[in-house]
Amino acid sequence: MPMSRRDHYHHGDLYNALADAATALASAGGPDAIVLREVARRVGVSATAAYRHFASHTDLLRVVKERAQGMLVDAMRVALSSEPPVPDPGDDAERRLRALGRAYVAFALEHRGLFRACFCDTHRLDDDVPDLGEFEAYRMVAQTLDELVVAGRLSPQGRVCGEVVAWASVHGLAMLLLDGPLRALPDDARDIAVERTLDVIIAGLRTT
Amino acid sequence: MPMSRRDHYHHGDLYNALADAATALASAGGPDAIVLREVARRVGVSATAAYRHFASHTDLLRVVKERAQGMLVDAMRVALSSEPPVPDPGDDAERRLRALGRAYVAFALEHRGLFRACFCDTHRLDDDVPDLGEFEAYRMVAQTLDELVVAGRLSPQGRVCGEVVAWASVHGLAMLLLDGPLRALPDDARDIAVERTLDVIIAGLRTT
DNA sequence: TGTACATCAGTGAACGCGCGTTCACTGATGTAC
DNA sequence: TGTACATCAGTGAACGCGCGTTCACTGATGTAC
Repeated sequence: MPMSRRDHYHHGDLYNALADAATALASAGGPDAIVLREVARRVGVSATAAYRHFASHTDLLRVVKERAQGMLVDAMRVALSSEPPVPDPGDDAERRLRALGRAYVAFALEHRGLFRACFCDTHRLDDDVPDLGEFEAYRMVAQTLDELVVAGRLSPQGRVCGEVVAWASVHGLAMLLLDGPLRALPDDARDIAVERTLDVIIAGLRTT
Repeated sequence: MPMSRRDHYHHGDLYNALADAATALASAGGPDAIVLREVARRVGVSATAAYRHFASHTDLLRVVKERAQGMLVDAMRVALSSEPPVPDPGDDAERRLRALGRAYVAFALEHRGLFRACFCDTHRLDDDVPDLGEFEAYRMVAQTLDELVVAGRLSPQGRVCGEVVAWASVHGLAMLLLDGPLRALPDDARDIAVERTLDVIIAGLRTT
């Protein structure tokens, strides 16, 4: 239903209304579905109004990307605490590493558009060097690996590049399942592939 | 230089000329850079002429995708035979598995646009279910894993989903390095990450 | 060997499309006195 | 408390852009007789 004129003149929180609408579009159709004019249309505002709050289309995209990354991290956090902890610190760290990996792939499959948005290209200027520290997902994995070392489950040399290896595995799995050649894999095979990947990574890190 | 009219009337091999130009565009700018009108322009032919040889833009894209996949496979094949074989069959299978993984990531980094084209979306019709058998890269990995089993390096249960796990790892690594958050990783750290990934995967498959 | 003619591979103009962005503007809001 | 006025947050028309695709066409080619 169209809003009355009164309702959207001095909207109050147009910034968030636009960001929400853009996020909804991305959720449904991926980052390419974020069309500035359509976002404005959905909020019931002229396209021009968006320029009061976002410098450009790319700027809006960046905001959605950050939100999407936040949601991925939230999903991972929830996964961490949705299973009961295990007494042994080593077992628990391992349990959490697996939970993180599972949550990552699950998020990708359940929120395809948002997952793609997490990794969409927003660096129009090449000075936009990614800061890994801002990738909270990365930090969560790193921390869990550190705990595995502390618990004696992982040797310091086994720890080397652990974040990258672990991340790459689940990320690749997600990509192949999402859009790639594995997209037709039946659900059960998919689950097996995820568990198997986690098994292999953990065992591999431990024995090298 | 513009061709004379004579040269391109009844061109002779316009199909391949267009496919070549489209591949060049993809090579430089990824699959999104394949613009039908630009392809025709480059060949010196009207845009309409392309419709004699390709049903649509998507059709052209599909052809480029297949070519790109072929080039990836070629690069992997070259990698297989560019190192001397090792006497022990187990050692040799392992050596080849590593060569495949390295070549995969190297191709992604050296031919960014073509690598992206390998995985671009061409299934306008949803009946386009990917046939893994057609992914020659997948078959090559599968075969090498089989040889590891034959050589006694890998137990049958360790073999389960091996292709998927191995593929996902190098694919994810390639994606993260290419466009993703690891794109700023220095060259040497990159090489270490690749070797470490291969180490972990092989050790992990072997011990599970 | 010459010729009539079907077929084939091109042409160029035009279509509709929807985008991101800019412009000059106007009506609402908040603040200083 | 009332009022003048600067500022702020919107509007709507317009711009240029380049795309994929369709249309009716024409000139070159090859073939049957």
